[in-house]
Amino acid sequence: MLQVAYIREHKEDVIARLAKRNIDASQMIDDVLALDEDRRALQTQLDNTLAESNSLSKEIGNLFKSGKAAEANVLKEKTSQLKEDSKGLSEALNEKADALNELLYKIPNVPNTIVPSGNTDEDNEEVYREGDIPKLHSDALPHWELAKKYDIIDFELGNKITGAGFPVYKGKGARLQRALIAYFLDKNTEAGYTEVQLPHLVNEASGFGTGQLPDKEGQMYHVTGDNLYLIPTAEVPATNLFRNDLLSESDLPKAITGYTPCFRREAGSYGAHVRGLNRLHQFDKVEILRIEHPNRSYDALTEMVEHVKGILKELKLPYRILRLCGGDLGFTSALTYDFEVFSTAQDRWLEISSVSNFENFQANRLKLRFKNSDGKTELCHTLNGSSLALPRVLAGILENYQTEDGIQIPEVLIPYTGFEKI
RNA sequence: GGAGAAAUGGCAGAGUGGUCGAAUGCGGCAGUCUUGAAAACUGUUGAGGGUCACACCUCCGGGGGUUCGAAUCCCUCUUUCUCCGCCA
Repeated sequence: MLQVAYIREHKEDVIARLAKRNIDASQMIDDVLALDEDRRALQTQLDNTLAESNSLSKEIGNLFKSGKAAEANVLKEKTSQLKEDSKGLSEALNEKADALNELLYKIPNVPNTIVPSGNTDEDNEEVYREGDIPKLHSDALPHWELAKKYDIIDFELGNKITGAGFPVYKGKGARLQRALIAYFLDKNTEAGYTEVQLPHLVNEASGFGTGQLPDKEGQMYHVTGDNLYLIPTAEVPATNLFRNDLLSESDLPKAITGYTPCFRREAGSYGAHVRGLNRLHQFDKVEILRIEHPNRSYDALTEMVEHVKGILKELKLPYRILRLCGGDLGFTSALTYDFEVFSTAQDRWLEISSVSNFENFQANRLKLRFKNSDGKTELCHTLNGSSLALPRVLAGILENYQTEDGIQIPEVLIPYTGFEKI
């Protein structure tokens, strides 16, 4: 969430930049500032009341010690009024503070100045393109047909044991999936990311920390018996690793990578867009995450983008990079680059990675801070990205690497798969 | 799952109703000494709110309660440890 102090000092700029998301935030911002003013006024009143009551208590203690019980009892009566006052004040204060927080939770991050304005994915700005789109033979198939033909992914079996959106990978399909995970993790650790294995269920506090709660509750699977949530992305447990941390400047940057399955309830649309691997309730993803000094976070974003580019280049998949427009930008992000692989057989682009700088938006809610060189406490910047999301990479490989007599395995993956062709 | 014990500052660890935001040690930072370093010595060193700055307020695992007053007493939740049971 945004910092109130920042809103106070940059009110017009905040409103102007939020307009890129096609929202008029002026009313919300005014409300925030009004609530904050009320909150501070109540805080001052409460503090004064408590201060008075504290000093009376001290006096009472001293009177009792010197045997002046009668005088002490007189003072005691005085404190009861103060007690009632402070009770009322603190209730009023909590109410204001809750209202303020609730409102702040609803305001998305302020987009970076280079974010293009716009409404839909049509308005995203293509900033880079690389790789040749292969010319496939005339009866080339989409990946869901290939999956059936070579018996490597079984969607029906998944329906039987769980439901739609939970595929079963089989034989060389399962092995290819495992190869990709290992390959991605190796690339990430080579680039300096520390590998972690994370829990796949998180508690409520973690859901709040990264902003899935309270608003996007319906997007996660909820284990009601224990009040835990299945993670929608490794971002949730990985970022919460640092919740409530106060780092020293020399601890920065932190760079971690982890593989997890991801669970998402969202229903999605229909037809080809959700066909096969395009949209699933459970899928695998390798994530990269950084905690950075505010001065360095945009350099870090560039490094992350370059890193993902390197992987796609090695896999020899045709891809493009989009700078997301305000309307398409995630709630917590200040700047996001999406990577899309071209699926030749489907004749469309498939999103396979999303790399974002959240600046201090997540860190504020997480209370993730560091001591700067002046000894002052400052919020860190957080960034994360997929490196990479498995299903669509798999779809892209199956479709783009198909030949009349089987599916070729990209060269860099052969050491991981142990076979060259499906 | 059952029985018991515990949770205090970056770490270790004292503190059982007012003099406690909290002894002491380690660590960190600054200084003295030194060609430099180490050692030794001196000083300093939690977070949040609030203020122009002070004052002041809150925080001793989380939440609630008793009391004029709570790190300290009570309730509750969570976590950790020990023992028993079960188990990949």
